[in-house]
Amino acid sequence: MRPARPAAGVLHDLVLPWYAAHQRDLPWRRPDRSPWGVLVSEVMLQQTPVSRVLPVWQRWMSLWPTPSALADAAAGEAVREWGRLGYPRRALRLHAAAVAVRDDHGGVVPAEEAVLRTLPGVGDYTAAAVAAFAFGRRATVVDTNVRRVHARAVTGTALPAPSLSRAEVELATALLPEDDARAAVWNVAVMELGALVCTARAPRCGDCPLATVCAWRLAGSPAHDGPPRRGQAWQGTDRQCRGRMVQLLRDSTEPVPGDALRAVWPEEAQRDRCLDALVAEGLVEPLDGGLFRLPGLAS
DNA sequence: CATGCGTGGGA
DNA sequence: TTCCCAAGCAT
Repeated sequence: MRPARPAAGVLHDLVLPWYAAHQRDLPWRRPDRSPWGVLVSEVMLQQTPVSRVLPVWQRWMSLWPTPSALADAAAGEAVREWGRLGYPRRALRLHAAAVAVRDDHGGVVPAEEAVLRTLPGVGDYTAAAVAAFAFGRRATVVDTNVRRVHARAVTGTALPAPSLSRAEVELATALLPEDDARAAVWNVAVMELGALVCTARAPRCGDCPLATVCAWRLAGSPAHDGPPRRGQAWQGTDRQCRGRMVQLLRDSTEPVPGDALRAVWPEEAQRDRCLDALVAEGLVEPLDGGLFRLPGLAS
């Protein structure tokens, strides 16, 4: 027979003290950080590890301490300063979000989840995270870490399903403490537990505050039974081709001739398709004379 | 709802 | 070395 699910109060009493003792000192968690800093960190952290975000976030905060500061810069500067974080369209959307905050919200990052959700690059997760972490709101924050902790500790499975289900959101909402401030800490605490202890590959159950109540452990830590997770292909993909082109533009202070841009990829049809797509998405700007550059940069 | 979208470090 | 994957979003 399956072990009972641990009650919410039990989880709170175990996880909150653990977080108080083990939380990382991250700059976007410090008292002096702004809602803008939190928003920037959340977008940078989408699919990107903390260690790589840290230096870029610091640089962005010094260059553009407010949404209006970024909005007044060229979009291409945002892409350039994004460096090698990956998925550079996030930089473009963050710039667009800054413009929206400046033009539609008086330069102030909105606190309402529904309003945050209207900003480019801000989805359900990021809107909830900013509302909770920057403004102390009681929001249901469900990221991959939270999903994994809930899957193991509460549901008793090794890993969550590939896509977020309605049931998972309802579970996360049910586990949220009633009190606003406590709820905000709970959200970040569960994420931190997933990031540091309840990790995807080799969970450190020996260090886990939930080890004694974890449904997955009590069931004998059964292996993942669903379909094997498909890794993303890389060699020969459009993503690899696009990555090379954007890198070339990022590393050049001058506009780049189309011939030089096309030289980064041998296959003609794919190379042209990728360049066209980059231009269509606004990540690359075509100039007269067959030159290209990052969008909006003075040259 | 499944896919495409970058990158680099650790197991 | 190869594989996996890290605080998702938009279409």
